[in-house]
Amino acid sequence: MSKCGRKKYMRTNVRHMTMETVESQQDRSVTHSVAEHSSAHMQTGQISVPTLAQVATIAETDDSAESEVIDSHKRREILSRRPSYRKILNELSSDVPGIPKIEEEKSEEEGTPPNIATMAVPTSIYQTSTGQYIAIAQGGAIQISNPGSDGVQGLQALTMTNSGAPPPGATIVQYAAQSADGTQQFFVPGSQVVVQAATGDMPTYQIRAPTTALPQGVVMAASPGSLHSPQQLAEEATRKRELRLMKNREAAKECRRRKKEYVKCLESRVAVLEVQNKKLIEELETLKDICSPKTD
DNA sequence: TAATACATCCGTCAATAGCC
DNA sequence: GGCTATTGACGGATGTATTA
Repeated sequence: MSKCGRKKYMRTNVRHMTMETVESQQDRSVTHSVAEHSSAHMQTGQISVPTLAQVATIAETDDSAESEVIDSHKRREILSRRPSYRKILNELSSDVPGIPKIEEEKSEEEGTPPNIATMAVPTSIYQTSTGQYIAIAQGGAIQISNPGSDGVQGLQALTMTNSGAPPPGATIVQYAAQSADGTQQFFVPGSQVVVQAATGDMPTYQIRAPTTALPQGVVMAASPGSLHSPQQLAEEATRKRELRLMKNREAAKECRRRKKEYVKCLESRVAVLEVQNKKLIEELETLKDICSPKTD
């Protein structure tokens, strides 16, 4: 059995005990309850946060208590959805100063997708089969970003050259790649289709007319309104799906980032409240000592 | 040292919230 | 009501720690 296959087998068996599931349980029951708990008990200064082990115990207890035949719908009813982390955190921050708010719109460091956050109003964003993003702004400006790089470092501006003898109806675009021989060509006959050509180490992209035969693994974009044939409709559906997946991929990343931030804020809040609680207890003890009648 | 257990990240799907 | 954003759930991939 291969390593991968073995892991697959194990995953299915230990699924409910992994950290991710604990995290999920924490999302649904504990983290949620911490949020409610902290806001409900903040006035008293008492707060308790279950450990991960406790969370796992809670999850196990719940599983054993409930019948195994609980279907997903019923579970979803029980685990009703709560507002977004942003909303919860902002509500918390409005109650207590010192808790940072999650920004509605991310500044330069966070955008969706991150590497093309600073580009000038792209009309279309595509992702190639290698994961790179290609954005076509109004006017035909093209920008490419590599998913692995941070911020805008992966952003590479293209410059129109119109040099040589381009194919009929096409404009050759070039951009200066990192390596000396990394020049890539882009054919832009109206920004209809972006094609990643089959290559070796260095990927190439083409933007072709929608009627051009496309190689495999192409993320294509056809202008809406000009779709008639079933093939074009299928291609449009594929394109929409790719776009939806890309957006959801970025949304999931952003959601996880917010979730981490949310949990961090709750943890820091717990720490602050614990210190406050300790101080209050000490103060109470001091007052007791002062006020208690002395016995000689 | 291989096998196993655990932790973490990621992509995707689906349900739901919320806006227009 | 339709559309988009958000997020829980699931499973795969991979890295690290532990154990026999």
